Amino acid sequence: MERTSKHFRKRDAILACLRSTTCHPSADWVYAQLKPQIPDLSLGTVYRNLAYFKEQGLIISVGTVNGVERFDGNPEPHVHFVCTGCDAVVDLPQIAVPQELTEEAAACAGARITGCSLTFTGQCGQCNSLN
Amino acid sequence: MERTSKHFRKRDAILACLRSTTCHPSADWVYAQLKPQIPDLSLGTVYRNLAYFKEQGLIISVGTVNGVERFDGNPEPHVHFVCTGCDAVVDLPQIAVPQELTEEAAACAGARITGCSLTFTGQCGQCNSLN
DNA sequence: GGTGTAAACGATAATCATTCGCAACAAGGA
DNA sequence: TCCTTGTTGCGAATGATTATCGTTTACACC
Repeated sequence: MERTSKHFRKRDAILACLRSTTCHPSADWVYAQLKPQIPDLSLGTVYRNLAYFKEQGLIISVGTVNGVERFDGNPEPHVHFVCTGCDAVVDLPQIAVPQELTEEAAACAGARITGCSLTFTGQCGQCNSLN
Repeated sequence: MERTSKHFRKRDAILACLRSTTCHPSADWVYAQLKPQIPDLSLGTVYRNLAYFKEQGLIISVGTVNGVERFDGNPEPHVHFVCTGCDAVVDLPQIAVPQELTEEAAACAGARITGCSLTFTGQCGQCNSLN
């Protein structure tokens, strides 16, 4: 089946939405974002497709912030900062987990390591100046 | 007030339970663990006290694994490994996040960084040999 | 001892993110 | 046309977590 067919429009829109933002959205955010353009979109479809994409390795989960799961359209492992004030999640592309740390971890845990997530938490500049 | 009083026995038991295990338990696990010794313990009390300890900085959250939050009685930031097969969470005390990475992150994010969590995921030795 | 206050608790109801069940529908092939 | 397969909307169900409320406890003061 062709990917541009009407049949896949919603699935494609959800992935495109994730890829076109840097805000590491929740399912609800994606739904709210797309609903105006796709009025008959259902929240269940968003959840369904996010789970599908995650399983396919097309997106990753950044973990849950305040009880809601946040996603990232960039499946490459990279470093995040989470603000405890405004729940913003931002990439820190300049920083990487050293390869030797991962190898050391695999050795210590006696495990096959397939993923790694480094997340810093704190107050972003804006929240920090508000308090 | 004395900490050994009957009034605080449950709160103390919950903290002691967290500190005496290396399994990074969920609220439910703590409840199931203590219930036989403290038959009139309520799950709400476990949740309440875990939130209280977290707020006090006595424990930390390791994040949610399969939809349930996992806790760690050791509040010092350290590295974890999470098995995607059996949901086990183990410490990797031999590994640490380099201090300069944290400083770099603070500079990149323009934020005040108060916490940091490095988590490796994969298959533990046991799950790996089973598949 | 009696009393007031504040904190902790048990039980249960409520909340809320997420998942499930099912019928409807589109697309492609026989 | 009929059949199969995959996607979807809707709404109900699930399950972890939180809030509520009445009760109990400890402690301080009288």
